[in-house]
Amino acid sequence: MKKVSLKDIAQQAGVSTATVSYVLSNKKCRVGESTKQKIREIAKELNYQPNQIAKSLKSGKTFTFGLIVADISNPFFANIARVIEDEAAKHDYTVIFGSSDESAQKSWKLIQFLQNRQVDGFIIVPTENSEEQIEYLQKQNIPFVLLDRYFPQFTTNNVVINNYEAAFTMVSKLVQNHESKVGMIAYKNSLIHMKERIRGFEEATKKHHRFIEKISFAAIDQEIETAIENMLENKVEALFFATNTLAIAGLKVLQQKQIKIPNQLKMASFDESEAFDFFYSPISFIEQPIKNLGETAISLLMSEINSTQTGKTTKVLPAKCIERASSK
Amino acid sequence: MKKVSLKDIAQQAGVSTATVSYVLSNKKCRVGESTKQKIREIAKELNYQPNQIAKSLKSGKTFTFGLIVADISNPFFANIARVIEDEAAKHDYTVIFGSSDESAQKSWKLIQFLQNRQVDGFIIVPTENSEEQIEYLQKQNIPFVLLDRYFPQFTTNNVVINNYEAAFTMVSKLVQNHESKVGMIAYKNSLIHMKERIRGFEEATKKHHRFIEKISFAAIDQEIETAIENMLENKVEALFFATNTLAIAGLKVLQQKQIKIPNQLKMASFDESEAFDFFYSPISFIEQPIKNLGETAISLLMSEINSTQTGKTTKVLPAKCIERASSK
DNA sequence: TTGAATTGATTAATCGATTAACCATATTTG
DNA sequence: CAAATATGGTTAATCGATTAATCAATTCAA
Repeated sequence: MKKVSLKDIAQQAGVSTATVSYVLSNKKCRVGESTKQKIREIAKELNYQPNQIAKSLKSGKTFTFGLIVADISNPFFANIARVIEDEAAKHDYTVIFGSSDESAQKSWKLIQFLQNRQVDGFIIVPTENSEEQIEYLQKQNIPFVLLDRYFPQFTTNNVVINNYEAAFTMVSKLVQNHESKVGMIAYKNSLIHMKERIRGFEEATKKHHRFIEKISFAAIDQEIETAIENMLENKVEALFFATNTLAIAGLKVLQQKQIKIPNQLKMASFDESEAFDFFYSPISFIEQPIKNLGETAISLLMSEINSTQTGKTTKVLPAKCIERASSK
Repeated sequence: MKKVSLKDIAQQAGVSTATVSYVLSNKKCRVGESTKQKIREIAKELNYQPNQIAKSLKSGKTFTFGLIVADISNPFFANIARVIEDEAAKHDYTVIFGSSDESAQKSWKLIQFLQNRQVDGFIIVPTENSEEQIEYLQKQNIPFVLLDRYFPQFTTNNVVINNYEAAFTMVSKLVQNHESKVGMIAYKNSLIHMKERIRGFEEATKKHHRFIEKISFAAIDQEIETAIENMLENKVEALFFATNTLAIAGLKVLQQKQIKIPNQLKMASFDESEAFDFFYSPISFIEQPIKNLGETAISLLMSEINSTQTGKTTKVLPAKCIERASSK
C-alpha cells in the first residue's frame, strides 16, 4: 500500500493540492468552511501523514540533529544520548547518532554523512586532531555545540564541566593523609578535558612523588596492566583514574592481583559507574551533571539555530565529588 | 555559504544538470571524455556533496533505519545500538533511535515520527500492547524486525534468545543443593520474553516452594524494596532476577539490609552488568549474545529490504550461563 | 548520395509539499 | 450601474537530483 499524499486527498476532494496544503497547515487563507471540513475528513480517513522528506527539501530544514559521541555503548555517553533525545523531542527534533571511537577519521566521515542528510545542527564530542572539522563547520555556517571537550583556540559553543577543579578537589581529598607516592592513570590524549584533569591532579599533589601513566584508547586492556604494575612497583599509595572506563579496567587488574582497597591502595575515579557502588569498598568518584549537560547542549543549539543568540557561549557546569570508602 | 548543487556545477561547466548528474553517478551514458573530466574537476573543486534529501524524495529510499529500544541508557540496549550502528554503516545505512520507556504510546509516536521521515525499515523492541503497531507496519508493508521480544500470534521477522532454556538452566543450577524455598523477581509484563523466563524458572523449581514478585517498569525503586522484603519474610534461599536492571536495584536493597550472598541468599540474574563483576561474590548471570543479536537483526532487515527473502524468519540465538560465586 | 547508425548532450517530467501570484465569481459601494 | 472589494479557489514555480525521451550533428554504409 503506497503512502497517501496531498494529491490523493486533492483528488478525492475535487480540489487542487494547493488548497489541501493550505487547509492542513492551517494557514490564514481564503478557503470555504465546507471545503475545509471535507478536506480534513478525507485526510483523517486516509490517515494522511505528510512526507517530511518533501517538506525538508522545500524548507531546507530537517528538524534533525546529528549527535557524535565517542562510543554510544559507554554508559556516560548513552546517558547523555538519552537526555539529548528527550530534550530534542521537546522541540520536535529527531536525533541521529554516531560513535567516533575517538578517531578523527570516523568523526569526519560521520559529519559528512550527516551533513548530506541535511541535519540542522550538530552536538559533537570532538576527537583529537579534529580541528579542521570544526573549522569546516564554522565555514559552512552549520550550527553546532561541542560537548565534554573543546578547542580553546576556536570560538565555539561549548558545554563542559570544570575538569580542573573537580580533579583537584577529589585528588586533594585522596591524599589528605599525606601519602607520599600518588599515581594517576589517564588517556594518551591531548584534548583539554584530559589535560585539565591531569593539571588538577598535579596541582593537588605538588609535594608528592607523582607517577602518571597514559593509556591509548584503542588498547586499554593491554596497556592498563603494565600501567598498574608500574604503579605497584613504585609503591604508589593512592591512585586516581581519569575516566570510568579506565577505572573499571584498572580495578579488574587490581582485583586479579588481590590488592586490597583502600588498605593497600586508596583510589578514586572520574565519572560514575554502577560497578562503583557494588565494589566491596565503594569507589569514590566525580559525578558529572549528565542531565544538565544534555539539556544545556540542546538549549544552546536551539538558540543557535533560531539565531536568538549572537556570538558563542561556553557553559562550564559544576561536577560533584562523591567520597566513599575507597579513598579513605 | 550555501551548499553546492548540481546546478552550480552545471553552470560553471556550461552544460545541463542532467549531464552533470550522469557523469557524477557514473551511469553508462554518452558523454564526451573531455566534458566528463571538466565536470569531475569542478565538482572536486567546489567540494560537491549530493543532497540526500533530494535523492530520497526522488528514489523513495532514505538509507536510514529506525531503531526503537526500551531505553538507550540501559547498557544492554546501548550495546545493541552500538552493534546495530556499526552493522548498518557497513551497508551505508544510518540509524535513528528512540526510547519507548516500555510505553506503547511512546512507541507509537516514534513509529509515526520515523515513518514520516521515510525510514526504510525498523528494528523494534516491542512494548506491551503494541500489537496494533505491528499490524500497522505489516499493512503498510514496511520492512521491520522485532528484537528481544515478539508476538507469537503474528508472523514477523524476529531475533530473540531462548529465554526459557536459559532461565531453566540457570535456575536449575541455582537450586541444585535442594533449596526448598526459591524466589524470582520479574517485571509485570505479559510479553513473551518475560513469560518464557518465568516459565523456565517454574519448570526448574517444580518441587520447590516458589515465590514470584512482579515489578512494574515505571516504579522499580519503590516496588523492589517491598518485593525483596517479602522474599526475606518467606525465608527464600535462592533468588533469580529476570533482568539486570532488577538485579541491580535488588542488590542495592539486599546490600542495605546486609544480607550476605551467597551465604544467606544465593542469587543469579538474566543479562549482564559491569557491576556483577565487582560484587564481593561475583554475580552469576545469563550472557546474551549481543553482537550476534545486532548483526542478525540487521542482516534480516537487509534481506527484507532487498526482498531477497520471501516469508518471515525467526532467529533464536543461544544465551550462555555464567556461573560464579553468588549462586554456589 | 541518401538513409541509417552513432555520438554527445539537452528537455522536461517526476518525487511531495509549499506559496506567491493570479483568476474567476459574487457582493458591495458610491 | 459601473467600479471596487471580497470570497474561494487555481496555476505554476520551487527545492535538488534522476532519467526516459528527444534532438542535433556527425559518421558510416549501401
